[in-house]
Amino acid sequence: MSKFIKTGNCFDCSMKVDVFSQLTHEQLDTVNRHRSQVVFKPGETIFKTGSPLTHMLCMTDGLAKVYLEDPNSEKNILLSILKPVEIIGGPGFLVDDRHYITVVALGETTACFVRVEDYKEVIMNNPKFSMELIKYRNERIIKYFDKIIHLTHKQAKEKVAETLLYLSDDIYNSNSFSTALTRQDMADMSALTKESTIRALKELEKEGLIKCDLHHFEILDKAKLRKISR
Amino acid sequence: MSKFIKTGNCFDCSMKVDVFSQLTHEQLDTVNRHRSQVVFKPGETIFKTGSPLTHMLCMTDGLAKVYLEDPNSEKNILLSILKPVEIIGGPGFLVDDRHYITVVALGETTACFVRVEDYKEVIMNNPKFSMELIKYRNERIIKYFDKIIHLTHKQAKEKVAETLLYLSDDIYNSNSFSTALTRQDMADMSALTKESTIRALKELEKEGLIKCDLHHFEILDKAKLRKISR
DNA sequence: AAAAAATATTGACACAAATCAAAATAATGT
DNA sequence: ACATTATTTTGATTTGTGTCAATATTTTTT
Repeated sequence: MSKFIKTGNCFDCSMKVDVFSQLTHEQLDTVNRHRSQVVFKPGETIFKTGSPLTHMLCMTDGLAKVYLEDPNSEKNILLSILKPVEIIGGPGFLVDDRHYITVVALGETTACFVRVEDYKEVIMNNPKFSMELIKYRNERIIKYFDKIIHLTHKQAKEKVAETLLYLSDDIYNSNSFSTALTRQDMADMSALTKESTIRALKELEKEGLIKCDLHHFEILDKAKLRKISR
Repeated sequence: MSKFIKTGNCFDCSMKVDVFSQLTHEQLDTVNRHRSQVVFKPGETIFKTGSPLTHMLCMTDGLAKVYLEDPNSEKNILLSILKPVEIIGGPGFLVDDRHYITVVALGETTACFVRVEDYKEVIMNNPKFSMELIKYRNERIIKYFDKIIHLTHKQAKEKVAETLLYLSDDIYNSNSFSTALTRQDMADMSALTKESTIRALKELEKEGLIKCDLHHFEILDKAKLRKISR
């Protein structure tokens, strides 16, 4: 019987990620063959930009921050938050087998590592899986396009509004959420300084669109917030 | 015998794009089955954001501009220049079959359209092709990452330097090149206004790193230019 | 519980780039 | 060749955001 059934929480057929629904039991076995599960503490680095990409990762619990590192400055961009169940490999896969993102655990985070070779083997043997992977990749690209537009042509308040909507809609799925993200993290998500981020938050609060303290956020008028972020 | 051999310039095995080197003659026939070749005049729109994605495109001659359109403002981003031989589908493929980019011919541009269904058929039947596609997609993502970093955290002169290097290294393959791109185009590539772009160009010229008139550019000190763009 | 370190907040200021407006130049059409 | 239109360039001004510095608050450590 498949290992995945025993553990139940890694690369099994119930994953929300459509990608894996295409796999046969044998193929799941392949993927799970050299699998290792690791628990990361908050703040620990899971992947580091530049390091060799030997494994794909499948997050099963917790949250993780995905950073884009600028090698020539300290200004990083927080590209996205990963939540279970999500696979991360990064674009270095099949290119030069290096990481182009830095992934850091936000809370306590559990993840499984799958060998790149095993991953490749499945791609070679399952065209539907490849198809899903291409789809998955394309969905990401669409989000990056969105990100490029927002980060370049919007101003502070709009960018912070966008960040709040992302957290509310995509990550915490609630208009009221607590987060371990710092102000600096939120600044890195909006490509702003922490000072500008704080000022934008205050403005939004003054206008009655949100309510927030250090780690708790509440979106009071999502329609207006959406209009601002556009 | 394969149609592609007769025409010789579309989806044949000699394409620089590694992707197609994986195809058998039969598969090339599949791709070429309903192929149509079109010549676009300068300024004509090849793909428009939002329109249905029914065909993949393979550029065989000319140059084309790829825009990211912001639906809520007139500020577009010129994401990249396409040159032969390059396939474009866009990230809507396998997602919602809509275009997420607008492609406009820069000079007279020749391109072949291939039906999405035929493209899919080949993916399903040729895992090596899928693999190359994923690789190709990942290479793009890496470039987008680079773009995000540059457009968000660099200042005008650095961004314009980056744009010049892109044109010199990736598009015209020469330190001295003529281009049909306008100042507004170059501004859209750097996420700046045309005025700021012009001022940055003047600065670079005054510093002796480049020489330029309306449509001709000459890079005099590429090392320094690279240092500025970082 | 107190001390130390990290993070958040506020204010004053500087500066890069956008905006606006006007003039110069180039491209296009008749 | 001329008129018209579009594009480029320059200058003056405004504005948003970064920077810097000081203070307040929270979190961590001992």
